[in-house]
Amino acid sequence: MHNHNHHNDALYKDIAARLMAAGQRFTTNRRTIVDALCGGDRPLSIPEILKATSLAQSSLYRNLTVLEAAGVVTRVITTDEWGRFELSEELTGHHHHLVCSQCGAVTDVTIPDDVETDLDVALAKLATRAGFELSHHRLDLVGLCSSCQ
Amino acid sequence: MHNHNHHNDALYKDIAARLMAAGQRFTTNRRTIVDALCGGDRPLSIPEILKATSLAQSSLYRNLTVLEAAGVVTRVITTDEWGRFELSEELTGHHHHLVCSQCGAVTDVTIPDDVETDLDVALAKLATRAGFELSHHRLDLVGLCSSCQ
DNA sequence: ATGAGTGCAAAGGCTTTGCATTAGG
DNA sequence: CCTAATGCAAAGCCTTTGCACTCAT
Repeated sequence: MHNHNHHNDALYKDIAARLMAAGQRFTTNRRTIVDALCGGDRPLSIPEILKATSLAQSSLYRNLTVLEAAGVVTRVITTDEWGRFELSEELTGHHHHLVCSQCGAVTDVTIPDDVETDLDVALAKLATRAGFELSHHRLDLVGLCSSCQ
Repeated sequence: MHNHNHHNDALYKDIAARLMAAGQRFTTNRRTIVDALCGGDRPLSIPEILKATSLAQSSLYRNLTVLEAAGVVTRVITTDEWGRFELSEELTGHHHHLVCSQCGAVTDVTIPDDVETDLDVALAKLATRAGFELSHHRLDLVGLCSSCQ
């Protein structure tokens, strides 16, 4: 899904632009976080990012807040109590998650375009009827991952 | 969605059965929590439940854990940091949520049966292909509620 | 009587904040 | 130079736990 190599200039430019638009710099630490999130095909928890990067806790928290506000990073919901983070869908493309209800592991997946389209149409109608200004949807598959079955 | 009156015997019986199956009693406090969650058509946060019930914090937390384990209550994820709780879908029926990305408010909605069915079929295929044992799905509409637009 | 449930207060753990220092423009 | 960013440590806040008491069986 978002398996870029570590010198993806297009991605970096996009991120830098988003940060600048938010009045923020693309600092070394922020680049480090982005690289860590690019590394796998799944969202990472804060302990995982800390282990992978050796950033100061406070810097990680502060930068995740900035990156989230700038639309670079998204917080992912699981079944356990751990917040997990991934690059925003605007950078990596729309996708969904397989969430293991036992171990909390999360994996990225995409669903067929036609289903996605039908869903979008239905949700748009629904939102309009409810007086809700729809921005996007979240669709997660909850169950047991192969290791937990 | 789950706007039962406060003496819905069928619901109480169902809940009592689920609790008994989990080796738990249907105590006064648990009934109080269930009543609070029945009250509205939206999930409630812990502060909201506390305000509505005047339970001891520790009792609320402990009982929510029990009720969740017994399949009576479900934890709902929003965009803000607040955990919210509602009666389980097995009691109230399958539904989805309108989540306001600004104020965090959550409202229940249902989508048309045919869309839901198509979605189920697609997700089942997807899960199988990924070696994932699908239990259920979560679909949330994220955007701005009428008050925040 | 006996184990579950309750409430208060203390402990725990993740997250945020204060402040002095460092780095980037 | 000057402001944003960083790192360490302290403070905060939600959640969990310990313990004695109460309730229901």
